[in-house]
Amino acid sequence: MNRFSHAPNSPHSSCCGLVRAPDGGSDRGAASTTVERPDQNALLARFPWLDGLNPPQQDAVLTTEGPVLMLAGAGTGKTRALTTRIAHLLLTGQARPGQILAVTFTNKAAKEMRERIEAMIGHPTEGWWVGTFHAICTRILRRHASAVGLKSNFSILDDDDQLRLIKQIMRAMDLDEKRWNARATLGLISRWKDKGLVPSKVPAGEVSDFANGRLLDIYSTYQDRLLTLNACDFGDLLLHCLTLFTHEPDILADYQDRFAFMLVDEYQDTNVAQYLWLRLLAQKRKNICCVGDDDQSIYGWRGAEVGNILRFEKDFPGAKVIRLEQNYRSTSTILATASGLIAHNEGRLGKTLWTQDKSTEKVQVRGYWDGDEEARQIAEAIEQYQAKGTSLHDMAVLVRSSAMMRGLEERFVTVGIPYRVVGGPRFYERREIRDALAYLRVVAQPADDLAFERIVNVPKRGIGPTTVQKLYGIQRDLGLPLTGVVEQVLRTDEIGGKARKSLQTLIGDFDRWRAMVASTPHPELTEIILDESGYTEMWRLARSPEAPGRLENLKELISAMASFDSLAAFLEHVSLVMEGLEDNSTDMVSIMTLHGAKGLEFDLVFLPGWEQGQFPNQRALDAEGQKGLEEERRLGYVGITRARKSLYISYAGRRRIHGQYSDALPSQFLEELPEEQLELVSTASSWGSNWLHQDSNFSAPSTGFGANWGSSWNNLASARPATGGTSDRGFGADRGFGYESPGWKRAQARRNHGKIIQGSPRDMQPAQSVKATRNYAVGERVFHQKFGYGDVLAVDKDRLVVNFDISGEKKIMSSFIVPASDA
DNA sequence: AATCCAACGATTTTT
DNA sequence: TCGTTGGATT
Repeated sequence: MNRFSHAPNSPHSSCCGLVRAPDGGSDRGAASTTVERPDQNALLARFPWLDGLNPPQQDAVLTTEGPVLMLAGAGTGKTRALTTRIAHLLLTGQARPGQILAVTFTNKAAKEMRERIEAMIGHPTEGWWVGTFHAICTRILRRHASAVGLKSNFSILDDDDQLRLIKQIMRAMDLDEKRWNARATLGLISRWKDKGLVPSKVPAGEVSDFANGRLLDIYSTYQDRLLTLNACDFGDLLLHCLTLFTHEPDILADYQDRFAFMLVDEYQDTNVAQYLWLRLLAQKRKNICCVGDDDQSIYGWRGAEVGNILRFEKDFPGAKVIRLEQNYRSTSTILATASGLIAHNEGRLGKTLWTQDKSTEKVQVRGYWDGDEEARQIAEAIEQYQAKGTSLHDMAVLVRSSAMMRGLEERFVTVGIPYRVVGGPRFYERREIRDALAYLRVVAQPADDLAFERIVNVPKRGIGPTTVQKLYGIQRDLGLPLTGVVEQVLRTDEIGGKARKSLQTLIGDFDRWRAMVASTPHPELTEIILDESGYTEMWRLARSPEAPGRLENLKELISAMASFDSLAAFLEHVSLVMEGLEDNSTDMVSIMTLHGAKGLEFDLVFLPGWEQGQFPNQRALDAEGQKGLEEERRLGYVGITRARKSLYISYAGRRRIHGQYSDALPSQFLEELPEEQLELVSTASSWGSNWLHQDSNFSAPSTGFGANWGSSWNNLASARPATGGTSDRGFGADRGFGYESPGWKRAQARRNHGKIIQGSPRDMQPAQSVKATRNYAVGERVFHQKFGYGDVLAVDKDRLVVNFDISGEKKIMSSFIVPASDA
């Protein structure tokens, strides 16, 4: 039996595989298009911006009237089509800028779209309706806030605030916090919001026994609280907009007329609320162009409805469906591998991706003894590709879950490969930033109790939970925001002692700061607030190793504010654009989740961790069954199609997940890949030699294994060498075997890449297995788990200054390092 | 009110 | 393995 023989022989496998260019060797330019479009030259003369677009792309640009669904496979130039379409509308005079609504999901996509339009028309796009769903909804809501019970300066809550609010509500309802997880509660409420369901519209059938059947209670209390706080969560931005549109037909009509042409990116990721929003707005003119790829729908768990894209033609009768199928990104091998995998999904709209590339480089599939070995070999391959001239910037390691990043990071640090964790802890999510923002929020919006509560005792002012509880108690009677409650309370003697005094000072401070808003530039004001509140001082006195970094971040925050017109504008930016500033100054490998990789592309991509349970993820399967499996498969499809030239997929038979080793079988997805595109290599046979140039093929008939991957794995496992395999623990274990990169090479790699191995707060973990600290001497060679090797520059009791080879000078507690000889 | 420790739970996370 | 959290302790 062929090991691939049990792959479903669905109709898709014939229609969705890789097909060669129908027009032979012709370029995407004139040759092929003149055949189908005799008037091509005339067309280009009239609309020169169509030059270089293939026929379907041109179609997508020229079909400006009526609903259009652009099915754009990975790497088929959809953004180009989309932006050209906008330019076309403007340049032909069919639309004025204010009449075009272009929605994306990410700020990044919105930014890219803006930049490309600007480049095409040579005009800034300021004030245009180009942005994320949330940004556009915010803009609309600020104008009509009172219609939904908000004031136009409403706050937008982050995840943290939402969770604290939910916890408060659940506590007030006496629900067992252990039994009913607040995060899960928030998740369920968010799903309702995703579906466009306000509390009064939640169908009876949706009420489960979750939270003793009181989920809906929590939801409506939560919504009431948000209104009192004059705040929205992300879901509300859409939800309130929907309410506005349905309750105020005049306002809706106004926007319907205004948005004569609508464009939607990543349509497969829209949730029901977004769908309803779009449908309301498009109802009148029906000039809506949705772009998407059902095969790249990977956010179902967040409420995205693939159904929206599958149903488009029903929702918009007479819709024209345009397929972009020529891929300009990947090699034919990579494309065929991706097509082979995704063909196992059912209910697809179906696309036949093709490319003119005729590469011979196969997709490399590797089986490893364990995750450590996998990380080692990936690091080694990266070094080899780098030596051959690929820049780190063009490489990425894409994992299913962040838990799998650690091993890779550790390895990269040890060998000195600069890397960047994309989508890690974000700038605005750092504690000190959130604290600072909370101060600003209270200044900007006095009703923002969540912000107030966050900083009322930060720095410590002697206003503990007891006092805060008391305030909440009084609030129930007064129905005022907390700041108002405090003002009232200070007139009585309900709260005394230190707390009273502190509250008095704090309230006075806030009054003073608020009075300064109009007259003081907001960066300066922020500095004053952080100073006078004692916040800066708190970190200056803190002895934790990360304190200096936090002060740095605060400085960065203040300097980032300068580019905004007002405090309000800055706060809005922060809540809607949570991303920090990307540092592109250093050449680094990207490590990220598969989800985070959507929309990106790299020459060289590694996809580790293809093990059953990891990927497809067991929880996804448990929760969603077949549907979950298909979404996981799409995730694999997304991962594979990120690669331009080279792709390495690997699995490990043993992996440490949460400190615990567990055994795993290769992912079922591996069996689903088209065998002829792959080169399978087992570790065992390549031991001690250069794995990159090995071509031993585990499934080769001559080996006698090959019935299926399961048995391949069994053989691999039993064929492991007696030495080595199990002894690779921790750093430096590579010296004896396997890893043979000479020391000088590593040192050179460090020098070349200068400073940055980008770190996150979790960098600062004490070295494992060395709990006891010892004294160090100046000049001593030491090792830090994240920063690698370095020399001690100065010693002050247990605080050291170390000059690290890779990341330069750092102040560090001695408990975080070990002597180099022990590493 | 602050601090210390054991127990627990841990996909994915555009906005 | 590691961060968070709640209870106990000072």
